[in-house]
Amino acid sequence: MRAPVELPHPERAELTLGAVLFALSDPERLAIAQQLHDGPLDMAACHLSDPNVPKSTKSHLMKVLREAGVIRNEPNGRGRLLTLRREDLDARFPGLLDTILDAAE
Amino acid sequence: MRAPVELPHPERAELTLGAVLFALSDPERLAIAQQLHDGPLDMAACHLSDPNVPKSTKSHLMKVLREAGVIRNEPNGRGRLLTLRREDLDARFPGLLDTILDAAE
DNA sequence: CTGTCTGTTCCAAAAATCTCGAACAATTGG
DNA sequence: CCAATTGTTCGAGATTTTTGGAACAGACAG
Repeated sequence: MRAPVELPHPERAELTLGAVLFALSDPERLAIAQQLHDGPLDMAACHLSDPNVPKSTKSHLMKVLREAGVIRNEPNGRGRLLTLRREDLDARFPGLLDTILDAAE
Repeated sequence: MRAPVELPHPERAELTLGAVLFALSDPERLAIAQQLHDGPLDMAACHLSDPNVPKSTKSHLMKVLREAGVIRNEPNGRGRLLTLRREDLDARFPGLLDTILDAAE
């Protein structure tokens, strides 16, 4: 009973600015958010700058983003589908996501 | 030769998004930025949520903001004048500061 | 010059975060 | 059912960040 298929996600109202800023303050995590900007992605298709970081590390990066409410991480076949929580973020912190992603180019 | 009057500040071109987001991801530091939004403030006039944190801790919070390029910290009489680096931040990361401060209300 | 006030630096301890191997769970294919 | 694939969780060690006391330095008043 260790790897639940459904992972916990904070609700829109629970999102905090601090957690979002912290999650995106890491270059690797910011790059993940950038990749998801164009649409959902399978985790396997979401690449890190360093291709040989262990999967446990990659999973942890996703966990920080998920717990901050930046991304949604849902089961998808034998893998996982990652989605940017654009609508929730826009509703809670208007313009923030776009501004950050723009600043990151 | 321990407490130089002039502290080092990163130049505009050296500002990084990650450092700025990290600096502002802390509630206490974000609150400091908010106070400076209305104009420069003497350090003594810049209050923390907890009024009895040691001055060394307060100084460290300022250091993180200064090294990220969020604030300028200049000698002013026997104290220090804190200024939000609004123009530099706007030039480097258009809209970012306003969006974050708005999101923080 | 002396004492006071303000705030930085140094240092070490505490706390949080990151990293990654190993074990585990769920899905899919044969 | 069995094996391969994908990705999460756990645990321990490494690294970073935070915290606060003590020492220090500049500015100012008397």
